[in-house]
Amino acid sequence: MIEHCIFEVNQFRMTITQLKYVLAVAEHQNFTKAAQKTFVTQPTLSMQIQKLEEELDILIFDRSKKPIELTSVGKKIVNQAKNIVNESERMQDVVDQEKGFIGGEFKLGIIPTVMPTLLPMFLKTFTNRYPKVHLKIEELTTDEIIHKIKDGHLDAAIAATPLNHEKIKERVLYYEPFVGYIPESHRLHSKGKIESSDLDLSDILLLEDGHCFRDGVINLCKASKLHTGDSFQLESGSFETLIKLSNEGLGMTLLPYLHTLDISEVQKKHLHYFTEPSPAREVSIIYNKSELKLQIITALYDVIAAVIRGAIAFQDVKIISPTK
Amino acid sequence: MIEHCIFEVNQFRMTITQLKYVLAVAEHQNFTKAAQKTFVTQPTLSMQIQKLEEELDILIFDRSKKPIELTSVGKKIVNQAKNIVNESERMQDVVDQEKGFIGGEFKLGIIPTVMPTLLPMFLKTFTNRYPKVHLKIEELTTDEIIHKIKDGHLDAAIAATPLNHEKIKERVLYYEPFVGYIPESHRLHSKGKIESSDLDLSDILLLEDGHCFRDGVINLCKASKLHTGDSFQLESGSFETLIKLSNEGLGMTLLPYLHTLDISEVQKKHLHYFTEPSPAREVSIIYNKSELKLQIITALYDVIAAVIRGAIAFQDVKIISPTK
DNA sequence: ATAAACTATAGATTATCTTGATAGAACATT
DNA sequence: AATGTTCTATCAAGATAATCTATAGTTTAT
Repeated sequence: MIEHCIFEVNQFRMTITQLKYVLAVAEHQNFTKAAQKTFVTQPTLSMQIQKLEEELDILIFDRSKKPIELTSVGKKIVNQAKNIVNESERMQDVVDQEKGFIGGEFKLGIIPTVMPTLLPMFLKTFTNRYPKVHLKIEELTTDEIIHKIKDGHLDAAIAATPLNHEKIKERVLYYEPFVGYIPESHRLHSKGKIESSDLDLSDILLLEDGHCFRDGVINLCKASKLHTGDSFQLESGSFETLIKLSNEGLGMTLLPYLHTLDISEVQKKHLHYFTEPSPAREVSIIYNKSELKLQIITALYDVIAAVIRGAIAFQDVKIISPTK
Repeated sequence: MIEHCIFEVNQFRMTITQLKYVLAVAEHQNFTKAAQKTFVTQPTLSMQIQKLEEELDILIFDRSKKPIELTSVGKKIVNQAKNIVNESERMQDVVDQEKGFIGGEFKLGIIPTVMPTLLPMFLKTFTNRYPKVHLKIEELTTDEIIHKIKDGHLDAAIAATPLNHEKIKERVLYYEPFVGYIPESHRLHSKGKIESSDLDLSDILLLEDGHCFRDGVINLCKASKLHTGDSFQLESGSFETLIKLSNEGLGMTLLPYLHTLDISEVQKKHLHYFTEPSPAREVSIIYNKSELKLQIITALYDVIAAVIRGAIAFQDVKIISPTK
């Protein structure tokens, strides 16, 4: 008997799993690596992605290119897939929120100039109060943080703001004033409080390139006076080193306020605060606008804001942009 | 050998299908009916929904209530499920848009006072230009339309606006003036153009309750003078009947402009336009803010706006609200 | 008390996903 | 041009999961 079947009905239906596979391949531009990351074998990815492509009747990947590339439709598919996967991840949030449950894995990025001072201040309190949250903390530069927040590899981060990034939300934690560290040999040594117009980039020791605190200092100097060329004398990766270099008479340096709480009594004598409004950096918790795991973000915000309230009590500050 | 397994890994993963099942049951408050609508058996729904509830570790439905009810978490789950399902439906849109393909099933609602005049004006043009769109047109009241657009049973609708509904977007198609139909026996018969202040609800024949055109007329009269009580003389479901009743000397009536193009030459002699700015209703294509199938909505808008441009050429109108 | 309406459960069946093995294509190196 | 390397596609078998039919168990209505 001959079977008549004019329109074959699409029996398959796109699944969230397929979309996750697509995102993994799109990210790694490589089926094999994506397979490892998603804990399945490469044939699984090949077949499921082919199935999805067949269902939508388009090609998502251009496999002729090496490494593999997204087709133009593919890019839009990936965007939409991100939306769907994001919304589906948020289902757990909805349930957690209703249960009052705050827990699960949470990936937090912190910039290097904040990490060593801020982390010890809130970590213990936070893990005590929210023992079910499994924090994974990573020290990252602002650029790395922005990328990782955008593609979901970080749930949130602590960085200097404003960043003016469309896809990223910012919630200000505190304003951290800049403090001058001026050795005895320096021209400003005898001055009490300093002003930004006193600064000259040519005798300020800076962090290495890549630190946004460095950019902040440069912006501060540029805003007040023309700097004398781009040839900085000495740069280092840590404030400890900067202080030592400074003590050697190689120039003054600027420290973020919280860092000044950690230095020795002898060194504290070299600190010179700015006249108000003191230049300061704005430090915020930032996260993807999709607001995944917002409960944990809010919990972090609350804990950090509380510990900071006791540590920083400056009245009037002038925010310095952290970007180049 | 004893196997140690402290944390059992969630092997199941929420699927879009499960979410669709949840939405169906939430809508029908009944597993059996929802099963029919989703073309599966009732045990399938029972099991899949149980599986999802187990995965999320909550109850979505309170099965002790008859008919079945959503739990408080359930309501939020349903909201989020709608987001996810909506986003997933839009994947096809993304592909269609890229292909330049305009087609598929499209459910359009039209209010009764627009349907008979507007539909013939654009339907042929539209189906010729977009033969792959399978239009399913339904005549519905404004209230029905609003509900069905909200829960996705309509892709778009044509209705009198503004509706001021948060979840509904409006794109104005045209402004349709009100036209007086005044029989010889009526006090305004000898007047040429009429004004809204001439109107008195007590001698105007109205459509039955439920038509927004009726509400528009009432608003128009209320705006200009106190009406003489709520006891309307005669009401009917169609303009044809109103015209006949009017000819019998039972009062004047108001017609939407497009309707006046269809009546006989004899009857046209009884038409009295308003002095400008003529009262008018705003007619729009309205759709869910999620903007599913936006290509087809835009196609409809373009076709209708084009045919209307040749039919209505009033300069100055005053929009009358279509709601009570 | 009994029927009607509805959901849950069980076992069988079917459909789908995943895997390991391997073939085949593209590229780089010699 | 031959060879090795790297990567994706294909295949068939096996593992999972979804769905179905039949039926049991509830609750509600009469």
